[in-house]
Amino acid sequence: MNGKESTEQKILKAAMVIFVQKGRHGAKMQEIADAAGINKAMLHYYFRNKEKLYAKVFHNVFAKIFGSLHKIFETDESFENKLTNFIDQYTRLIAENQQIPLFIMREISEGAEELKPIFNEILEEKKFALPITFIETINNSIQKGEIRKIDSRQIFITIIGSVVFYFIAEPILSVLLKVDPDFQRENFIEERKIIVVDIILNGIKP
Amino acid sequence: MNGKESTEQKILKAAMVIFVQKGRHGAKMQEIADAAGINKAMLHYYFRNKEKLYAKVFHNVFAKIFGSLHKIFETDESFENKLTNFIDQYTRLIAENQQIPLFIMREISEGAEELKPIFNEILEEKKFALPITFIETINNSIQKGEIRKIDSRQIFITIIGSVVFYFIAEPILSVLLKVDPDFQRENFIEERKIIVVDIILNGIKP
DNA sequence: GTCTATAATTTGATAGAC
DNA sequence: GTCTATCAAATTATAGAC
Repeated sequence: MNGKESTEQKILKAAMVIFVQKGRHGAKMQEIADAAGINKAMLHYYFRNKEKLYAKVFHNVFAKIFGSLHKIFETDESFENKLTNFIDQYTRLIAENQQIPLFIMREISEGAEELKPIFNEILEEKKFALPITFIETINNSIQKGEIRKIDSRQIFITIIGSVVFYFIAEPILSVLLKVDPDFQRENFIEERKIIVVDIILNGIKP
Repeated sequence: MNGKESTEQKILKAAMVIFVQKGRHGAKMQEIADAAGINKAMLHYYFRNKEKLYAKVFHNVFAKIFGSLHKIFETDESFENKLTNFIDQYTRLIAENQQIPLFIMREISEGAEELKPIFNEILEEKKFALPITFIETINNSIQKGEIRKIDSRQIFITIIGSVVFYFIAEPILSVLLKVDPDFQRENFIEERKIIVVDIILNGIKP
């Protein structure tokens, strides 16, 4: 966290912002260079071409959102506490990186063939402690009788969806539901955490 | 549904497929022309330029996914029946147009300035019977004591998210959760309908 | 209305001086 | 390592014949 940032770092940082916002094709090299405060030729000097820069960014973004949080499920807490902690922290993580989920889904569904190698490579790197430990936790709780016998994958999707969907759809939802982005947003999100835990726990308890 | 389709219709149909799949920038005019089985010059003849064609497509797509289904909430059924019907039919609608939710969210969040006029114009057209009637229904049920007193907007988001999220995230989820796209997918979605109704109803009942 | 050929523009990539 | 100037390729848009 030194005052001077290497050029490579500046590029990666700027590229992440632009790519996440505009997508692979919407992002322009010139715009990234401007955002990084350097010259367009530097992008090629450090990353050879747009594709390679994009791949690097995608990798970083992916790791950022999947590489953490599984530790919550590796404690001895009750399921209720684990879930409460997870939703609290995951909501925070997503709120701080609001555009990332949409970016990842968009790029994967759009990228089709060309992106699959990158995607699979990342999958190999065991970044996926999160879904695995989460689902194991659910299964354990089912066996202990803390949760009704429901397909744990479906519970997992419902929980993640309940947290993530709001942030993906916020541009529409805020208009539809008349949530003032500047004033009420933070309260709405805090309220949301509590309600999601509440609905899910009541929804799956025996 | 005549055998011969007007050229304009052929273009719009093809453009929708390509734009929804590849996004505004990923889609190329040549590709759209090929898909429509006509010449590239025709696109300009009918729609002047790419932006206007895109705007038309966006409008159509938006209407397709928001213009229906509110009638479910205008019946005298119990809340439980309404919700069951809604989730069943909305799941079907999304499954048949799987790429549309992601497309809409991506384009709105990406389009920023240029897209807002289109978006607002569509909003004016009262296509939004769905969220309004849905939320009113929830509020009524709360007053009747069929549902606990929870912010109806939060319930709305949770329900829509539970239905839509799976389809948005399917490319990732199917890998993570090892759902075979060809073999198990349909069963998984049918199972999902039942479980979502189950979790939500138990989650919000008094 | 529809096509082919071509212009105009955008944008990724490189050469070469410093 | 960094920059300016320039090239090459891709892509949108138009002209003009039929």
